[in-house]
Amino acid sequence: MAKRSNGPGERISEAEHAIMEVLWDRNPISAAEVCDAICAERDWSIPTVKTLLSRLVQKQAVGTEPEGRKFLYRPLIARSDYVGGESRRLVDRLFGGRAAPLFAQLAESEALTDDDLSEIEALLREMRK
Amino acid sequence: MAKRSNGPGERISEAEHAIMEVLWDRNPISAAEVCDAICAERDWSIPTVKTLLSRLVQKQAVGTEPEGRKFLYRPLIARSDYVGGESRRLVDRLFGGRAAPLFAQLAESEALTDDDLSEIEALLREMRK
DNA sequence: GGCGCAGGTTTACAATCGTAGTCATTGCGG
DNA sequence: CCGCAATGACTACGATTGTAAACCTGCGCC
Repeated sequence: MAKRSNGPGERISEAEHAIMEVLWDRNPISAAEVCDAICAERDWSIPTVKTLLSRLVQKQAVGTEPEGRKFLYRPLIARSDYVGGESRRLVDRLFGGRAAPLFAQLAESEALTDDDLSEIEALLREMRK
Repeated sequence: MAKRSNGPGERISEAEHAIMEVLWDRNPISAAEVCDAICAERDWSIPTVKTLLSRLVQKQAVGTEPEGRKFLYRPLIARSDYVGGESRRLVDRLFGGRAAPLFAQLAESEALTDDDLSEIEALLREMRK
């Protein structure tokens, strides 16, 4: 194995993920617009954005549609899928697939605000019903 | 910036993490013993393990103590610290630092077993008290 | 007492990643 | 109608990662 090339399967890197966030937020948009959205924040130049976009297109995480003679980009994978996958990966890798220890960990490291607690309680009630 | 060399600060990679898990499980142990523990599972050879161990030593994630004329390795960072850091990174990157959405995500992707739910409920009660 | 073996150190090397420059094209403003 | 600016494609290049071989050294065995 080692190389899954199944559909939208290649892993998305950190920098690429930043691009994805922009696209999830607003799409379809042009490379220039993507840059407008993050170049300042991440201190990137347009070429960098273009490279990342191409790589995402290769990985089939992003699709293009011609608009005039330029491209508009749009995500091909849903944010919830990505986020779900990454979360699961973490839980699998660090907590043997069990979510409770993750929760305990976050609790212990004080990464849980009161708001979080309330929301989670609410969710729990929802699910338990 | 770009290169934090603060204390035990360099990022630990996936493969390196596998080594760490072995060390957290049992330490101090020799390179050979580490290999005994994972070489089969990950299909690695001794040289690979040695390389990863050296890198971890460089990164100050693992310490050595001479035993006879060989080394015994032991982790220098606590598993809970690593796990906490990684969890937080994920929560920051994907959920804007809020844990509740992570929880919701796991719930939605059915990554939560009934046991998880019960445990989390228990934890919640604990914390709320 | 020389040799192989265990074990650490160095070197290797391809793939991915972060970051960006160069090149080619083409439509637009003048 | 022509050069320029925008834009996508290609190239670059150092760092990290995964994976491992080559090498060196000293200890124990024959």
